[in-house]
Amino acid sequence: MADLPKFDRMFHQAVRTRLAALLYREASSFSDLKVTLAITDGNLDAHLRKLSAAGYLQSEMVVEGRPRTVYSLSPSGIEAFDDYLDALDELLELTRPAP
Amino acid sequence: MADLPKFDRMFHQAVRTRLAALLYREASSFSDLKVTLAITDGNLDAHLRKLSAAGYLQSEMVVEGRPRTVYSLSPSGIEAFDDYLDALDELLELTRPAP
DNA sequence: CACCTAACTCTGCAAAACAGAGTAACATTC
DNA sequence: GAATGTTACTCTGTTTTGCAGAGTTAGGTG
Repeated sequence: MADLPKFDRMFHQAVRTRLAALLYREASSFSDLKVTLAITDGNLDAHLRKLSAAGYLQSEMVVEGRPRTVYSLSPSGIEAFDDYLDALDELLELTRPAP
Repeated sequence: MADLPKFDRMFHQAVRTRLAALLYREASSFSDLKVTLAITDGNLDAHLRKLSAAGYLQSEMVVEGRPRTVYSLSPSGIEAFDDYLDALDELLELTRPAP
């Protein structure tokens, strides 16, 4: 049996997997993320900080009316999440070999 | 966009995903798991207990020579892990739609 | 201006993950 | 067969992570 893949702990966490998947597809604001993920402010903040500390996050201040920050994955975040998805793919292939 | 899947925290954890994947394929002893996963005794013990507490684990005493326990997923463990793999599949499909 | 809400941020607690020391049972060596 | 070693766990304490809610600041609204 081929080796089991390892999983990047930054992404292999219930909330952050979903968070990263959202940002992987499109940049979003704090409140959009909060609503979609259905988590508390503090929790979302903590996860954003964690991604940020890893250099996986970018943010841009938008100043139309009320200022807000729009978050997205940084290039290295995209790359890392891609690698993570590859690992998931491998896992599926190993546990459920395609015909 | 279709809803993002949710992930069973019992399996969505770096060590336990790998542990469950191993047991999903074949029953194994404590030391085999320990070597394959390359983790400490205490850590493996904790994860086995956790799976056990969720009713996802079965164990059988084998008494050839030195007694040892052989661990495997219980029927409900198999079912739950299958569901988890389905969720991963959905995630991949959402983030990397097939052509 | 007074009040309201959105968009965060800060602090503390609870749970999870982890390491390493401890223990019991068998196996091995002399 | 006693001493020593090894396997197969188990127990305890520490570190890290996850989470909630209260606090803050800036802008919008009547």
